[in-house]
Amino acid sequence: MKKLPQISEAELEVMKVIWKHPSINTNEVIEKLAKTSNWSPKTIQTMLLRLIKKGALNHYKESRVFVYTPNVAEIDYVEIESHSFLNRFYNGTLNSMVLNFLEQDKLSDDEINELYQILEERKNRKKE
Amino acid sequence: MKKLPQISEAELEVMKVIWKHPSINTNEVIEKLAKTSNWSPKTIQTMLLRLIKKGALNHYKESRVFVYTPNVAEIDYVEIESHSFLNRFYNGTLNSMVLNFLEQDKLSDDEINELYQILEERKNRKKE
DNA sequence: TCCTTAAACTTACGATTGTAATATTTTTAT
DNA sequence: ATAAAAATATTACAATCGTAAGTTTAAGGA
Repeated sequence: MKKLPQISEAELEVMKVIWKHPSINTNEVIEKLAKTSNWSPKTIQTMLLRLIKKGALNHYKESRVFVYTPNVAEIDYVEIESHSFLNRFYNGTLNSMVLNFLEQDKLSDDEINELYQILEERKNRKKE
Repeated sequence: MKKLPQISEAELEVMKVIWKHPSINTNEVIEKLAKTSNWSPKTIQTMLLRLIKKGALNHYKESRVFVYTPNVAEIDYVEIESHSFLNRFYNGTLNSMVLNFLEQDKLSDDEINELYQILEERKNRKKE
C-alpha cells in the first residue's frame, strides 16, 4: 500500500476543495475556501505550498497561474485515516464502532432502519 | 456537552492505560507502556505531566508516588473523537461510513453477516 | 518600454508534539 | 545523620501547524 503524506487538519480542508475540483487554480481555491473559512489568502497559499512539498499535490503553470491536482487519491486517504481511526478507538473494526454506537444509543431508529436496509440489499445482491 | 482537553496521539496511549487501570501510579504506567512502546520513562513522565496540565488527569500522592486517575471519561472522549472523525470524512454520519466501506468492499462476508445480525437483534429488542 | 499589479517565493513566530536529559527533592538504607 | 536511590520538577530542542506578512518576480497595460 502506498505511503501517504501526513496531511494536517487545515491542509485537509484545502485538499478537499482540490479533490472536488481537480485542476483548480490558486485563486479559485482561495475563493472556494473563503466561503467555508475565514483564512487569509496568504494562509491558503502557505498550505498549498506545504501540500506540494509533502507530495500531496501536483502543480503546473497554466499561462500565469498555478493549477493544482491531487497527487493522493481521496479514496486512499480516507481509507488510511479510517483504519487508523478504527485502530485507535475500536480495535480496528467497523463492527465494533457500530456496536458501540448502538449501545450508546447514538443512532436514531431511522438510522438503524436505514442501515438494516442497506445491509439487506447488500446481502441479496451478493446472493445472485 | 463538556469541553474536553486536546489529547495528542502519544498522550492518548498514556490515557488508555489509565482508563484501563484507574488509580495507577507512575511506575506502573511506565511498566505497562514498556510492553507496547519503546518510550523512555522520561518521555512517559513528560506526557503524564502534560495530561495533568491539560486537565485530562487527576493525580495525588500516595505515600511516596503519584497516582493518576482520569479526569475525562473514555466514553466521552471516544464519542467526541468519533463525531469529529465522521464529520471530517463521512458527512457526519456513521451510515455514510458503513455504506462507503460496503461500496469499497472493505468488509468481509462474515463481517457483513455479523453486522446484519447485530441490527436484527437490535430491531427485535426495540419492538418489545 | 516602463510601471503597476497580481502572483509566487521567502520569512516569521508562537503553540503543540515527540522525545527526552538534567537537576532537585524526597525517601530509604546504612 | 548521611549517602544512595528513587521520584519529581525543570529545561531542551527540532518538527509540524496555524496563521500570516513582507519581498521578489513576472505579466499586462499605458
